Amino acid sequence: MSDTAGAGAGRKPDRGYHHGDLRAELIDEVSRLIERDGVDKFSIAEAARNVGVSSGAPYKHFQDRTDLLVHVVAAGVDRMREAMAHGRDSQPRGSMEAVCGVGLAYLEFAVASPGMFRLIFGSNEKLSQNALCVEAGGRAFGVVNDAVAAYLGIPATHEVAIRRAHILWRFVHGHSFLTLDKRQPENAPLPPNQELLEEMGRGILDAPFDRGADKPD
Amino acid sequence: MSDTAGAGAGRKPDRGYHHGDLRAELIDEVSRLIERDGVDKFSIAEAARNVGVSSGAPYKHFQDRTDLLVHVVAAGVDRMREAMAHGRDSQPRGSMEAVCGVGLAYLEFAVASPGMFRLIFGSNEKLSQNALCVEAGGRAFGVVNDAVAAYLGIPATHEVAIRRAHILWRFVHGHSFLTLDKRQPENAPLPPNQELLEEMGRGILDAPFDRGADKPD
DNA sequence: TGTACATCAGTGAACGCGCGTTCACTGATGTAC
DNA sequence: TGTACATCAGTGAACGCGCGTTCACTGATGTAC
Repeated sequence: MSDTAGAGAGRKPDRGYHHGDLRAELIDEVSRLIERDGVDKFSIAEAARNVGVSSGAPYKHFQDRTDLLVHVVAAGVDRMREAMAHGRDSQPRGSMEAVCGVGLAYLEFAVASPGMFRLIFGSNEKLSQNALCVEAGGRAFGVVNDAVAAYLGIPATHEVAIRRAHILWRFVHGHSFLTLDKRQPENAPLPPNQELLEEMGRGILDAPFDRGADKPD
Repeated sequence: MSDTAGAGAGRKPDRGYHHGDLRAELIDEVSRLIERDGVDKFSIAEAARNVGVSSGAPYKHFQDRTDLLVHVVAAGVDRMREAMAHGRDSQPRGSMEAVCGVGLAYLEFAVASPGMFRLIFGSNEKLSQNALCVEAGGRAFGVVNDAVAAYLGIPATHEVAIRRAHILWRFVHGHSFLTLDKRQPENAPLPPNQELLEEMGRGILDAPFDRGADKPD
């Protein structure tokens, strides 16, 4: 949670009439409430209250509830992308470790911020079709795509890189979802995440393909 | 939607004072509304209205909203399990086709009933921890577990069968979710589902393991 | 340095809304005799 | 075959609730002169 509020020590007490950066603080606070209550339970009214502002104030910064949510989602996806990029960049470029680093960061984000994760992949079409959110999502996928392409030693635009990145994503996505739903096998624990990801990574990425043409897989 | 209403031709008009099977019809109607509106938007009041009954009537059959949802989810998971079992049983027992049949049925269920799918794997802990729902979920996983064990030629209780079934599930789950979110690679289409599932199925299930002991993977 | 003014972020009261749930009631049904 | 009665599914009016959103307003701030 970035603290963009003014110079004062506390939060509520001294603040004066103007807020400092109400817009950013609302986005942070709503993100927090979504973790606590879920997307469909949090209320703008409470977010405003918690930030020390009247219930009408948010409408000076956001058109309506959906508009607020759009910016919350975009910010969330951006945080996720940063985490993924960090997971990739803390390992040697082009290595399987870098690929797994992205996956692990994805999983960790889901587990640490299940409310946001569910919001991002939720059913609200007003959000998922919004240009801001679509672009943020594209940038996040770009990180997977890049790590996979580097591992395969081909350009990120190569069909095979895109396709295999998507397939890997599908596994990590399902694994993340079921992990945060606490659906684990009874009496037959899965291997540690690092190991599981690496195994699947090799399974999916190490198949031979035609490096020349942009065609087959 | 099962039609358990009485003998009459129409629905609303002739019905008299008693309903026939309000309980079952409410579960059906709520399932429908969840597809239309999502879990957090549908209202009991509207379900009652649509079924031609007063807003208080549902409380003669369900303690409260959560209790109603529990039964809706359990019914949904059971439908899903039936579809999966059908996908398995329409192929030779022990074949890879049978394993894929389960996965395809899972995917098709998700795409055909996204509202229910999201509800089942949603964040409501009152539901996901409810005994009725947990049991229904266990039975559904049993179908995957069984198909995998049959393919591997080992008992369903074998650690390896359980573990690999879970891993396969994770992929299919992620694939289902991203498919219904319409997240498909641009300009690099994935192979058809049947093919994709089979490829992943072989990748995950064909690795050698010690058939004797109940230990390694 | 001082003043007039435009700008606009935040106020706080008000609105209409539909919901979940309750409750005393009524009408239909089955059964015991 | 008829009657008395228990049961309980469904009624419909009412409740309190908190929400999203609007609106005329007020106070703080920056700037032009």
